[in-house]
This record gives sequence, structure tokens and C-alpha cells, in this order.
Amino acid sequence: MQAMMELVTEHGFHGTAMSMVAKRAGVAAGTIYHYFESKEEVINQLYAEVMQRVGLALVREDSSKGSIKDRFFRYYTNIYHYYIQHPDEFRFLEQYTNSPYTSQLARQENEKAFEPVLLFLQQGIELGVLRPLDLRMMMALVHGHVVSLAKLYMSDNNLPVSQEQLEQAAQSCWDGVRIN
Amino acid sequence: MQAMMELVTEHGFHGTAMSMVAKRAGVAAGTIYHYFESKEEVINQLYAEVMQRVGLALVREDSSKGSIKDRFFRYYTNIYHYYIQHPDEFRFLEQYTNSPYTSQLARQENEKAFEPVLLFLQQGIELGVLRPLDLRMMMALVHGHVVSLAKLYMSDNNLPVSQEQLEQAAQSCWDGVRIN
Amino acid sequence: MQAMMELVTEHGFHGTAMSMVAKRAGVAAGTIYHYFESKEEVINQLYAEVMQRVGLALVREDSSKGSIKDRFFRYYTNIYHYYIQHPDEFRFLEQYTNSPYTSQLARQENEKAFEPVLLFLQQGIELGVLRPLDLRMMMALVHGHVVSLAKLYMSDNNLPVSQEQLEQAAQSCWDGVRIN
Amino acid sequence: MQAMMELVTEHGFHGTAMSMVAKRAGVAAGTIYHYFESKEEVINQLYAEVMQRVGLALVREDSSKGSIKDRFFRYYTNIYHYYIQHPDEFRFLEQYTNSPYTSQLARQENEKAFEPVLLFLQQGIELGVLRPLDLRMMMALVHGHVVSLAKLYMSDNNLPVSQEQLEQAAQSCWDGVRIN
DNA sequence: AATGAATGAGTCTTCATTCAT
DNA sequence: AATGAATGAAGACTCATTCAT
Repeated sequence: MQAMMELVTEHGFHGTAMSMVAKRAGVAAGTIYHYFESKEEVINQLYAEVMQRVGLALVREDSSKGSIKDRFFRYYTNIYHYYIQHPDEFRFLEQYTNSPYTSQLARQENEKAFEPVLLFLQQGIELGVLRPLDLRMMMALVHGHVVSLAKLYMSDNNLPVSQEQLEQAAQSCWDGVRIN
Repeated sequence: MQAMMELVTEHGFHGTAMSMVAKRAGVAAGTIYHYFESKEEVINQLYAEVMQRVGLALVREDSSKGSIKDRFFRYYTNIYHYYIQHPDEFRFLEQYTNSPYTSQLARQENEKAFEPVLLFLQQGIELGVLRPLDLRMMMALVHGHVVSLAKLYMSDNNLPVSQEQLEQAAQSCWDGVRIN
Repeated sequence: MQAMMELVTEHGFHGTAMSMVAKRAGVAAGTIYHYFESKEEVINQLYAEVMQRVGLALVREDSSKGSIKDRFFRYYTNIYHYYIQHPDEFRFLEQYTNSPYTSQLARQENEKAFEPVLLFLQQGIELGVLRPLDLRMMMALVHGHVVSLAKLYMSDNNLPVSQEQLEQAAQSCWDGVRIN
Repeated sequence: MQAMMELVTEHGFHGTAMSMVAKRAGVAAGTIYHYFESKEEVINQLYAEVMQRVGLALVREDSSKGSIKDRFFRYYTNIYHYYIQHPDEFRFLEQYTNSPYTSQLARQENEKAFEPVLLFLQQGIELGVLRPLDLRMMMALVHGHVVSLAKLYMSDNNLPVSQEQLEQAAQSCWDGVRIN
């Protein structure tokens, strides 16, 4: 799966041949098929695994006792850092999400991984701190925000997003969902 | 190019065989190669053309006389509507942007199409209406915002993003970049 | 036919597309098919024409009154010069001769062009000047001799075959067929 | 490689499709590409192998102790017999040599295979038995001589070159390079 | 369990030839 | 007569998958 991930980020989904994966992983081509039904299964399992890791990173050092604002910033920076510290996973995720094949599974895993945030947002709304927007929409806008920032960081310009800029971005996102 | 676009949104980049494109377009396979050097060229030209249309749609009914806020909302809704009214183009663009091959051309065309917005944002900053963020970052965050919304609209749930929600989203985006 | 010849020497028989021929000749592809049935016919007519020119060059300044030896040297140098002064024709001929398709026509044209030499050799034998070898064999050996020399001249080394070497070669050939 | 050789002699270089080679060899088309990078590589390896065999056949029963004349006749007949006993290899070689693509490798392999003869000719010159001709030229003329004879033998007339004729031809060649 | 040779359908692309204009 | 767009069969090559060892 590691080999697959690396190669997918380099050559894309279809550009990655199973023989390449086998070679990079240091096994024979046939061996892969003892553990996976098909190429698709490798990718799907990889996706699920990555999403699980993302889900864990998301709630790191999160405490249900913090303020909504603090927790929001925590989530925002947590996921941003996970993405830029795991660029392979990030790119793989982007590939996967935009692939026309894979959307069903994708949505399920996504929901699982981001469920805590969904709950959190709802809580924020109920407390009158966050705007009463549709939960799915708020979720999408906030996550899209982080993703845009991470993409920017990884673009070849490699505009080195500074700590200051990260804070500005998080603030921008927060100002967009908080009340007043 | 129309056939290519439709098929790419259905089956993805590599999943679209030239023979399929030919059949959908109602011509022989070889015919395509009278007008395009290669599959890649079809896709690149298509991309450039779509970006041009997006660029035009972006500034529709825009007036340099309006307030920064009005113009911001105009841009936001203009591009949102173009995306949801041309879902094929939108999905194609997403495919293309996330492809590992094509990033160079992509960036150039992107810059051309979104240059007016870049200028607009700068103006907004100079007038003290928008936050003095890095221009590229602001651009990325704002565009990512619209894209997230459009994606949400097009997800199979097909959560029908209402007019009200569009306004909420635009407001959210605006609150994230305006001063105070 | 000129265009075809040039291209065949550059890219070989099958490497030469009719579209290339058309472009080089400055006409449309379809036009060629007003004057020739097929690609093959272009090539065959070209072959016949070249062989005719070779046949003419062969007997240039030949006089049935000269000695056998003089006439032999004349033939030898005539054809050598024609080949090296018309490298395109020479290479085309080599291509053609070694092609598996074309052997039947080839032999006929060859016979026509080289008939004078055949008669000459027979005469030389009857006069007791040339060895009583099988006529076809002698013909083949002598022509092969010149061809080898011409090929040598045209090899990339481009070993510049000097006038002296030409004379040595002709002498060598002559010594191989004359009596004693 | 055997299949390729047979088919190339029948249909020529470009006339031989990989699918034909696969069928003739009794394997699937893809299988060939486990062992060879490309069609070209099959052909190049085949060429190198054939040239190696030719090189071996050339020096068969050669003894550095024999007279120059004896050794010359030995080489001449050795290579002649190899050619007519391996008509596929011979025709393949002719195809290859006259191809516009392949000349670089060709020359190298040629030199390797015929190096012994080069040394031999030089020796003959130094001993005052052979004419002091340019070595490359002598080599080209002599080899061209044998090739002409072999081609004659294989032409459809299939003029059966007799033992006597072979001796005459060898003698003719010898008389052309020996002193006096 | 692991191998990797073999498969053959499928890919992009080329090209001789046709034919409406 | 000349054009050149259109054709579609055929070519080289790839690759997910299988299976005997």
C-alpha cells in the first residue's frame, strides 16, 4: 500500500501499473494478489487506511472542554499539519476523491473520519457560537478551506506558507462561520 | 472536445479511450488525429478553452464602479453559477487540475483566467476593505470556497444547495476576507 | 517520384508515408492517386525509370570498336560514377532490390538495363579474352563489385575513394575475369 | 528470434508484425515484451547473434599456418557455404544491412565478426602476396564478391551454382587481389 | 506463501486509400 | 485536375490478472 501510494502521487491512478507497485514494494507481481483481490482493492484499502489516520490526526490534543473557537483552530491546524507533513497521503486523497470510480466508498469513509467534526459543529451551532448553516455545507466549506491552503503549500511555487499565514487562514475560516 | 469532456467526466482521464471519443463524436478514430497531435493535445486544448469560458463568465456583469463587497459577491456567484450550470466543465477541470501530468499549463491558464480577480483583491486591500493577506493565498482560499460549494451541490446526495445557502456561503467567504 | 525517392532513401520503404510524399512533392495526397494506382505503383514506376537511366549511363561513350579491356573499364567506371553521383538513386535501388516484395519486376528491368553488358561479356569470352564463366554469374560478380565500391564510398566513414582506388578496384575486377 | 528471422526474410522488416512473430513463435504477443524491450531490440539482438555465428563459421578450419592463398580460399568458401546453408540468416542480414535505421550497430558488429579477415589481409599484404590496397576496400570487395555469389544462388531462378562455379568464383576473387 | 512468466484484450496512433467538393 | 478531410484496419506496445512451480 505504501508503494501504491507513492506511485499514485507520482504517476496518477491509471499511470501506476501493478508491476511498478510490485517492484517498488520488492515483491513479485503475483504476491500482491494473495493479499488483495485486485488493484482496485489495494487502492480502496489504502484509502480507508489513510482516512483513518487522518481521522486520528484530526482530534489530536482535542479536548471537549476547550472553547468552540479553540477547538475550531485546533481542528484546522491539526488537519493542515497532517496534510503538509504527509504530502503523499494528501495527494493520494485528492486523486482518489476526484476519481469518477470511487465516490461511494469515499463518502462513507469521509463521514466516519470527520464525524467528530460534524458533532462539534452542531454543538457550536447549538451554543450560538457558530452560524446555523447546513451541517454538510459548513463541513465542506471548512474542509475545502484547509485543503486549498495545503494545495497552495504544495504547489511548485512552493510558496512557503508561514506560521503567520496559517493563522491568518484559520482566522479567515473562523470568521466565516462564527456568529458576528 | 465536447465528446472528450463528457467522457472524461464519466470515466476519468485515462479511462477514456480515443476510440470512445471518436464514437461519441460520430467520427472515425483516425479523424481526430487530423486535428490534434495526440490525446494529450485534445485534453490540453479543451482545458484552455474551458478556462477561457470560465474567465469570461467570471467577470460577467462586473462593473469596476461597484463596491468591493458587491463585486466580491458578483464574482462568487458568477463562478458558482457557471460551475453548476456546466457540470461537465467543472468536473473536467477538477480532473485536470488534480492530474499529476498537467500542472504546468494548468497554472498558466489559471492565472490568465483569474487575473481580474487578483487585481480586484489587491484593490480591495489597498482600499482597506480586504485584509492584507498574501494575494495568492486569498485567491486560493476564495476559489477553493466556491469549488467546495459546487462540489457539494454535485455530490450524488445532490443536496440541493438553495439560493439561501448560496448567499450564506458567499457571506461566509466574504466575512473571512473582509476587515472586521 | 522524385519525392518518393528522396524519402525512401531517408526513411526506407515502409517508413515513407504517402502523406510525406505528397507534402514533399507539394501536392495533395489525393492527387497522387490520379496518376498512380497505389503506393506500390509509384515505387515500381520509379524503379523502372531509374533502371532506365542506369542503363543509359552504363553505355555512355561506349564504342563497340574499343578493346574488351577498355570497354570493361568504361562500363565499370561509368556505372560507378553514376552511382556515386546519384546517391539517392543508388540507395533506392539497393532498398528495392533487397525488398522481398519486388523481386519479379526487378529481375526483368535489370535484365533490360544490363543486356548490353551481357552481350559484351559473351563477346569477350568468344574472343578468348574473358574466362568462360557462366554469363549470369560473371555479370553478378562484376556488378556486385561496383556496388560494393559505391557502398563503401557512401558509408558514413565516407572513406573518400580516390581516383587511384577506383582504378585499383576496376583493375582488381578485371583481373578476376580476364584470362590469365 | 527464429520466428522473427523467418518472417523478416519472407515479408521484410516492416512487413513483419509483432503479432505474426508471436503466432509463429507460439506465444502470446505480450510475452515477447518480457524478453525484449521493443521490436527493434529483437531485431538488433538477432542481428548481433547472427553476425556472431557468421564470424565463427568464417574461421572454421582456418589455420594460421596455411598459405595465404589457401587461407583466402578457405575464408571464401567458408562464408559462402554458411550463407547458402543458412539462407534465412543471409537474407535477414541483407535486409538489415540495407535498412536506413540500423547502420550504426551494423558497422560495429560487422567489424567484430570480420576482424580476423582484416588481420589476414594485412598479413597477406605485408608478405607481398596481396596487393597493397586499402584494407577496408579490399575487405568490402571480397565480401561483396561472396555476397553476390550467394545472392545469385538464392535468386528464384535458383541457378544451382555448382562446385565448379564456386571454385571459379573464388579463383576470380583471388586473382583480383593477389599480386600478378 | 511467494514467484514471475505468460496471457490477450485493449491502448494510442499511423497510414494507404477514397471521395465529395 | 486537384484537394484534403475522412476512414478504419492494422501496428507496436501495455498491463491487470492468472497459475504452474
